[in-house]
Amino acid sequence: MTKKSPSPEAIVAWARLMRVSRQLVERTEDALKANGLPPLAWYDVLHELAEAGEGGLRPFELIDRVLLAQYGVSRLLARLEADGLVEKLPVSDDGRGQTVRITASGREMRRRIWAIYGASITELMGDRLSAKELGVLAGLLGRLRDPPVTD
Amino acid sequence: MTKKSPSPEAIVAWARLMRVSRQLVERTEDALKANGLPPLAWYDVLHELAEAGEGGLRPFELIDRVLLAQYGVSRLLARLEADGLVEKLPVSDDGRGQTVRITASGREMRRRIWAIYGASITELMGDRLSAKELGVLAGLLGRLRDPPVTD
DNA sequence: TCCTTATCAATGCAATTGCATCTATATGGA
DNA sequence: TCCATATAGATGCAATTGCATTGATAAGGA
Repeated sequence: MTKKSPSPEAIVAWARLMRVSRQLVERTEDALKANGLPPLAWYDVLHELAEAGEGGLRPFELIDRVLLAQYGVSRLLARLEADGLVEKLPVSDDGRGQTVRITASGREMRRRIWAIYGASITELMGDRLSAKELGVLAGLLGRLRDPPVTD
Repeated sequence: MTKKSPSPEAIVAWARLMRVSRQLVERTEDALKANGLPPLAWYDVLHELAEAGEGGLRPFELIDRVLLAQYGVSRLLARLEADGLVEKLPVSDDGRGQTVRITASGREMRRRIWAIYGASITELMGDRLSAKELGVLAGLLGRLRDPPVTD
């Protein structure tokens, strides 16, 4: 039960991770705003729905994919629908649910966001580390993924 | 002006960074909440003020250190003050500003948060990577810091 | 000195988020 | 079939955040 206090190396790595990730997000969000585009979360959802294809996705399937709370997904989808970027279809075998599908304008919006988002990734990551370094970074980050639930 | 689209390696590293950092923050915030403690941002400010010592800090000095907007700092300090964790002192040579200093309860709160926060860092980072790997990670992340302003 | 501009910090208002709860349908057992 | 429980999704309300602006003092030049 008693947790060891973190090593200096862990603290430094943690601090860098917190700071850098926030800076990168902020920079990217600023770039999107500057181009009159919606936040990154919109891209995440549109991306998942585009990948999912014509079958679409159920809202609950988006929760883990975009790391949003249930009500967050519910309201984000409402905004996307209001903007005509997605459409909700009743699903035959479950009267509680619906299927969400990306529309043509949704795909178009996704492309427009990617033009800026992709450029941001290039500028902030791709141009700063070599392919090999990016691989090492991704590998190390992968080891931190999906922390198992501690009960 | 035309930005190259990102390499697959950059995209993977970016995606991992975005996802992992959010998961780690979420996990840590959850642990704090579960222990009836305030959010990480409170710790950040209390930590900076503790480091600053008796002289305290001006609010504008906190802006870059904790990566918060000016109004974010203003309101967070108001909450901290309301909880008696910091105190605001007029500053003699600048009638516009104030100096913010951590109080005894502020230091105590910082300790209580660290007990949980530190344990979280150990569990989520320290226990998952070796000291050498943590060093490599910190080094790579350091290369992504403080992206120069593109004008 | 006077005036213009810059800086520090706070705040009104709208949008978003978090929390708890609610409605509706589904599922599984008695 | 009926009921208790579980799951899908939405929403009321409070707290927080973002944006734009304001009030107040400072700084610097004419």
